[in-house]
Amino acid sequence: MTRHETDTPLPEFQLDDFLPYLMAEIATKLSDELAQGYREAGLSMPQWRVMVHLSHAGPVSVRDIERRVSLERPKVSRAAAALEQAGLVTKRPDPSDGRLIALSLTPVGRELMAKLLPRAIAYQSDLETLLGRDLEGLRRGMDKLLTKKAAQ
Amino acid sequence: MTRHETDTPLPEFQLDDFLPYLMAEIATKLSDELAQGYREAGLSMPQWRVMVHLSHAGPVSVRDIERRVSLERPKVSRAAAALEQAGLVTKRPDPSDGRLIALSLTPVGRELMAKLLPRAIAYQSDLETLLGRDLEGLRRGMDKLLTKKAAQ
DNA sequence: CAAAACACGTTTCATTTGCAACGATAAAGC
DNA sequence: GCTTTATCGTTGCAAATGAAACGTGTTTTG
Repeated sequence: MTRHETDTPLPEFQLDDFLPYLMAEIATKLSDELAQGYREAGLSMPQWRVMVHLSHAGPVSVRDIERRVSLERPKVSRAAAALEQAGLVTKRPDPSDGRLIALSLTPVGRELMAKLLPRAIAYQSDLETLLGRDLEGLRRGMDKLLTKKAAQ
Repeated sequence: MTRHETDTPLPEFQLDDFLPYLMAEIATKLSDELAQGYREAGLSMPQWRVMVHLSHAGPVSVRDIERRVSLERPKVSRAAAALEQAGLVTKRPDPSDGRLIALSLTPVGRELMAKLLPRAIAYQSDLETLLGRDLEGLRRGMDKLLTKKAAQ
């Protein structure tokens, strides 16, 4: 097979060494594995995150959750609606600001999270054990990537 | 505020220390930054990955791409159709196996990748510079996470 | 105090997704 | 050799996603 003049030379590039790609792969894998824990409780990932945030915070607004668990407002809103429907969360208007809605776990919701959170914690432990002494470097690297300001 | 008997105690759990969550955050961030490079060329992420794979491989089938860049078959199929439409890729039936389709870059496609790939490589370099001596640990950790067999 | 600007949560709508069929070809089993 | 089974690529369809618009309430400004 001869080389035509129109064949533009391309630089070497291995996708499986490429950090954005690898990160996406790992994120998907870990997320899927973790989801085994809460999926059987009927929770979607956005719903799971909302529940997690409500687990260690008092009554919170949709906007709060949006900021702290990085879900877009519509996702939080829909997740909250579904969770209320399922009896896991209550939505009340905030007395001091009519625009805000105060989300809280119901007792049933708390019970569910009391079951699910330990699994998540155990999963994290397993990961940390696996990582061993590389955990520290991984965390430092992840920190740098997370906090760096956007490229160019 | 008094504690009711129905208040189930919940374990401490910080989402922003949680590896699956952090990984998802970083993956999204890096992916978005990278996408600035190819988005303006009209490529979606699946299309970008298909183009990358075609850049350093000969004529390849959809199934091949599916396996090597971890995109589900329908995504590859649709991406390939759009890329053919855009004149960046050609689709021919494989002569030796009638089920397979051979995808290749057109000269225009090669030219485009000759422009885009260096940007991606530069982006990777920037990341590695930022990571400094943590790069090694990060890569080792990522390797472990990627290759570990699924949990329980 | 009225009017403009802003913030919150929801909803709408077009697009993207993921799963499951489907038609077509090839390989395996009998 | 013929039927069954498996593989490939595409397509349909229901659900999820993301951006913008909307209604409501609050703050700011003049």
